[in-house]
Amino acid sequence: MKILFFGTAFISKTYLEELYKKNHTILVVTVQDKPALRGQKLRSPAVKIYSQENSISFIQPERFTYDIIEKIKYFNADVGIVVAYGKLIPKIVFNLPKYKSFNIHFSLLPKYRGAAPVQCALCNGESETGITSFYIEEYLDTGDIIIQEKLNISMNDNAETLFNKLIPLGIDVMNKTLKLFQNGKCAAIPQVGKPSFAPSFKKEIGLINWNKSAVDIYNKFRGLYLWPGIYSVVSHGKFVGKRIKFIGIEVFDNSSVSQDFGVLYSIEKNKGFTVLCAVGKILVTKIQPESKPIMSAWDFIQGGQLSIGDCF
RNA sequence: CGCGGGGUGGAGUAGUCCGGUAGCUCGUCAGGCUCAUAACCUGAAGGUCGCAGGUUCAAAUCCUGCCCCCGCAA
Repeated sequence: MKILFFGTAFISKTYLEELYKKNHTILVVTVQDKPALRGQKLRSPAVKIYSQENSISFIQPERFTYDIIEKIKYFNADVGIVVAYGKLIPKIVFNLPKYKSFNIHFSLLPKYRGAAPVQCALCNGESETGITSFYIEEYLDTGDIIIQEKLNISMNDNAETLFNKLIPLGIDVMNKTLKLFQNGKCAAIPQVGKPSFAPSFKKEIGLINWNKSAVDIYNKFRGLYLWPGIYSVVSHGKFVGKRIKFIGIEVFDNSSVSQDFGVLYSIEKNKGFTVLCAVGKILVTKIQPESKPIMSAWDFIQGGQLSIGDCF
């Protein structure tokens, strides 16, 4: 088939790879290079890099101008596929392909519409999520559902492991959806139920609120595992004013209630340290102090920068 | 040339301002104690203080250049 592929993020690359290997004819649409990292160097979307490496034609429109639309028309696609494109696509564009366009979304729509469905599902402690393929509509993630498949979330899943489970499921759903189009019978049903939203977030979302339960904090940790991670700032103690990222944490106790949340409660030999939450305690096993590389919490404790009674 | 922090035995840190024996908490190894131990006691090994110059009687420390790591901001 001739496929118009919209994608940007690292995840999109896997999907593009799948389509490329299945010998579809592809025109990739991705976003422009952005300045990033220290030194303001331009960074290309992963999808663009893959396209270049495999000589797949691609365009990086800033906006869908007349010229761009003509170019897409000329490609004469059968269907459009959107995976983590990162921008809303104008109606005139997503309706260009013969069979219109569909999106692979990483949640059980209408739950978690938006940019960060996997992260939000984890942060909220959901026990299941899934993949939905649906027709692109004018508004964000509102279109009629083509295929929806469920997946259980385990307490040990974090954003990374859950993505690793969802990505292949999503590829499966994409292939099934394509097959429906190829067979010419693609029924879709409207979304039912109360929608919820998963907006993209800023780095500050990672600031830990200790006035929560250990389980809530652990869920946040799981959800923000890949980006931006969770952190806290030392408010009392030798390391005062410095930021610490928490790279590895566990629920240490989920029942005790405390008013002194945020206080470093105990040091667990060879493991790390525990911090009081409003309900329960978390065990911190791996951290990254400001200006320092990632290290085990126990190693850092040896340096004497943190001790019992310090608070965040 | 966006702002800032940092490189000290295997790990984490102190010391740097104000040059003068490289300290601390662990780990490792040996011995001891113990029914036993990741606990405790005793002892030991292990460092070109990121690299290269410079100043000095003397540099981890002061000056110059370079390499590498990281946080923030985008």
